[in-house]
Amino acid sequence: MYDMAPPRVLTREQIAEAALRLADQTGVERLTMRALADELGVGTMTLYSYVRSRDDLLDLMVDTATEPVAATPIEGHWTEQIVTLFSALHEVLTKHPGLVRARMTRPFNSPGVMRLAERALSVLQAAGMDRQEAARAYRTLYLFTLGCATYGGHSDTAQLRRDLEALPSTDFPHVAAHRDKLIYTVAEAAEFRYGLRLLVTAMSAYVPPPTNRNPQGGTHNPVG
Amino acid sequence: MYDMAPPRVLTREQIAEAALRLADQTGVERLTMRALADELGVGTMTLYSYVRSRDDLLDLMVDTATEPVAATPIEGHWTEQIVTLFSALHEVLTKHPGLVRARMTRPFNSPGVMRLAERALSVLQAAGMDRQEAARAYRTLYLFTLGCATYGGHSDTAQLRRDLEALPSTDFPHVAAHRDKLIYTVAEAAEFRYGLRLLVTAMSAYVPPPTNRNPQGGTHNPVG
DNA sequence: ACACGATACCGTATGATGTACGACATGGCC
DNA sequence: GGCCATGTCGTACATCATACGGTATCGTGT
Repeated sequence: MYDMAPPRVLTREQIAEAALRLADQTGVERLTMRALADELGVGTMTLYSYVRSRDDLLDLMVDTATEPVAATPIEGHWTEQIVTLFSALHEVLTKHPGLVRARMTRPFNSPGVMRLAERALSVLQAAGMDRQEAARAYRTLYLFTLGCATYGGHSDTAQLRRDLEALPSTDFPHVAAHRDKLIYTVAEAAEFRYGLRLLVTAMSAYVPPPTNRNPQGGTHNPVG
Repeated sequence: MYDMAPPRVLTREQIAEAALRLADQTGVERLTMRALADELGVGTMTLYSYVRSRDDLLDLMVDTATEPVAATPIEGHWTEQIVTLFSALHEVLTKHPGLVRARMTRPFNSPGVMRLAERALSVLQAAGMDRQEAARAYRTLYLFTLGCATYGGHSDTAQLRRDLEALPSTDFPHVAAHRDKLIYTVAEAAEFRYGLRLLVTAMSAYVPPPTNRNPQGGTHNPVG
């Protein structure tokens, strides 16, 4: 058996980190295989021994970025646990603005997200939901989180403002009156949490004891 | 003044319709300027007398697709009106699967969406919300709708199923148990409505008469 | 009737991209 | 020392959006 060869000069982790850094700095649209290879000091085609394709690279980036979500500690009432979990996902996704957009072509099955699903489903069932309800609730929370992370921030606030100001106030009186509040900026995370709390509040109606309250870690059981 | 010229052989409307048709048939990734021009029987560059760029074409497609939303009739309790409005948006967006994804790079300021914003804000304020609350509620509903439309359906259900089945049941017992329910297929619209109703139900707590109910057109006032 | 010139159409060219192909280098094993 | 699997990467190619400039068309002014 002749199975040894020259040592690998990179790791997938290094590639993922460099790709995330580059994407954050210059935008995902500027993240080309050539640019990334240059950044790493290797030839373009070398990257293809680590990732199958550019899509695979984006997968790897999502995996790396969402990985810390799985480690988020949760405690308190189940509603609080849910808010904490999805806030962690939201935070991680908004930290790399272009990533969600670039990757949205495919469903998100990254390990980090799957771990999140596992924990969220566990919490929801422990809170008293049956399978059908828990799955539906999870998907709703998940889609809301992705929607906020994807569309919540405006890449070009000035452009949005110009667009809104261009609308005739006579035809759009309410939009004109709300203009400033429709431009979502620093309040992004706060507004996300507002919606999240609305959802879990409404979902509380689906669990057996409608006004149940025990103020510390009542219903959580670990995953295993 | 010599300002006449050969008649235009196309209209923006024809281009938008052909582009939507092509995108629906072959996927947005196959919607190239060449392919669209061939479909319309003109040279590639001719398209550039009607649209500034490919991005502009996508804008035009979104505008065309979302235009009918503005005409959706709404009636009944304000919660019903809100559900109807955003369901119309959701329906129109999911009718052209790849479009939302392709266009999500920029914020959605299409006329149809702005008309929707106008009507939704009107309904929310008429229901008793103040400006701050109405704007926040609108944005939440809007982001939820976009999230569902963007990520709700899975382009490749078989692939998702394979991914889910590949997960070790020991590490992901809840995901494994919920597997079928996590694959969102025909129930997409129903699940969206479930989330929408959760949101408006929870929002009801923010309007003055908490259990107000008048069963026909109580609080809606027209836009103008 | 006829020339003018503004405008629409489109053939061609350019530069960027992802990636296939195959040459070359490396280093452990016979 | 020769062998060959493996990792690296220069080059080449197909495909894309789109800039440029030539050509065709037609209402207008004479």
